[in-house]
Amino acid sequence: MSERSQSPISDCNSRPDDFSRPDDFSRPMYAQALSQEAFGGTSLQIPHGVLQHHSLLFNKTAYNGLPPTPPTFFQFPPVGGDYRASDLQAGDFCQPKHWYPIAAPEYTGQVPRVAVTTQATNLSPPIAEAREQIKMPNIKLEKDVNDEYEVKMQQYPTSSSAVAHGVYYSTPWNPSFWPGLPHITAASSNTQNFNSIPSTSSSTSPSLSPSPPSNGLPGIPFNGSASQGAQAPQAQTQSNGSSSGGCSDSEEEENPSTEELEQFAKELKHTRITLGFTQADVGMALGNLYGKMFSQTTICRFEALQLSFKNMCKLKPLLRRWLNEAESSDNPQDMYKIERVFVDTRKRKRRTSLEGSVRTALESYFIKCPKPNTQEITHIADDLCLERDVVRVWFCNRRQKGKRLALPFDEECEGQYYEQSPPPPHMTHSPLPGQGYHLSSHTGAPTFYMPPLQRPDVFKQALHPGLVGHLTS
DNA sequence: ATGCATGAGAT
DNA sequence: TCTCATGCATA
Repeated sequence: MSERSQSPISDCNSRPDDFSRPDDFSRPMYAQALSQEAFGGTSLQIPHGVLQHHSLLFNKTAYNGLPPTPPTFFQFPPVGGDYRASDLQAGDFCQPKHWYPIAAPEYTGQVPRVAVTTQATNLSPPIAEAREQIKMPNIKLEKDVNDEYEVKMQQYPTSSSAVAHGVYYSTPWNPSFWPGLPHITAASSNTQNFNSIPSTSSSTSPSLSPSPPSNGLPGIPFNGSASQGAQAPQAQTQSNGSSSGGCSDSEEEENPSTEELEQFAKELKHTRITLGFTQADVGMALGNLYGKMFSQTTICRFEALQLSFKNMCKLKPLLRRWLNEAESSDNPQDMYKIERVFVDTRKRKRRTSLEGSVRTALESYFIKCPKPNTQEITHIADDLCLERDVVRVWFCNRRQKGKRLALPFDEECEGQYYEQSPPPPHMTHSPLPGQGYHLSSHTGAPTFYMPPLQRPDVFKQALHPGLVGHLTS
């Protein structure tokens, strides 16, 4: 909201939305950190070993459990601080790091933001075979042949070159697969973004063709902007339950429990692996089957329960359908007969690689203030010699990550979680509570949702790699 | 598997 | 300007 003041120092500590703010910890510390030379003008070595993992941020007890932090803890050396001195990127950090939308000299010859999803590599056996048969196109990226941020690719001979804002369905939909599909009836509930999938269409209906835009899926945006914003509004919820074609029902509930999600995620992963599909395959299959493709990242996160509960609920029906299909189909690889080539010509900023000590520094700032305002961000950016936007994005992602990992199932509880929920006993030593999914079976305390991921194996994956050993050893 | 980035929609 | 869903790029 706009409750933030503009004071770079006091503000942060008084913001009600500072979900991770430990009342008795961050305020003084942050104020201190901020007040001292505006984010540090004195020397200090970021105590790598001292900083606990950021996951601790969501653990109030952990906060309190932090040893009295030296006043200089969050200060950063103006020059020569260890993280800079030892950082090869140090110089880089202190230089303006702008990115150039179009063929900027600095980027000439560098990897353009071109996403050609062909899955040509990393193909699982069955898919690989299938693709073998359909002849993969030769796709060339700009970076291979040009210095410009342009994309040149050889399309399928048959392609209609339906490029809609980055999305390109290279081949016509192969309807042969549909007959085998269970009825995609009333899309399961939570397919908010897919409610337009002709739930009533028969599986053989041409309209089902998930082929490119304007092909029977009016509501499905084919523009590659994967951003959900472009997708159909969340007007789903209409049909739930039973409808998910061929699937069992309870699983398609509008609001599957965390247990169900977890179970499903496991099932998905297991089956996927058993059938020899990669996460990327699944993501692509969804596109082929239902008109909305997902990346390996998303599938991965789904399996790892690293998406928001809401998002999990949204994706589950689709994945359920894929799963059912993959399991029942005689030729599951048919699902991959369609190649979707995604070409995004938008320019993407070169990914910043923050050096470890810088991340540590950011973490420390985050502990103090998860939501720095503009001025604070500027201070931090200046202090760390980072672009403001990099810092801003980092905080955005950090908060998002925090929610992913610690938040309960939905927004209703986040405030409670961050600001009021006392951590359960076990949290005092467990930085991350996993994805924070609500486990109906033991949600005695509505303000804190311990995920069903307390098992070491699952729990570990939610932890920062560097902490796993520490916590499990 | 995950860090950084994008963009739509909300605030 | 934030949140959220999502994905490219990379470790």
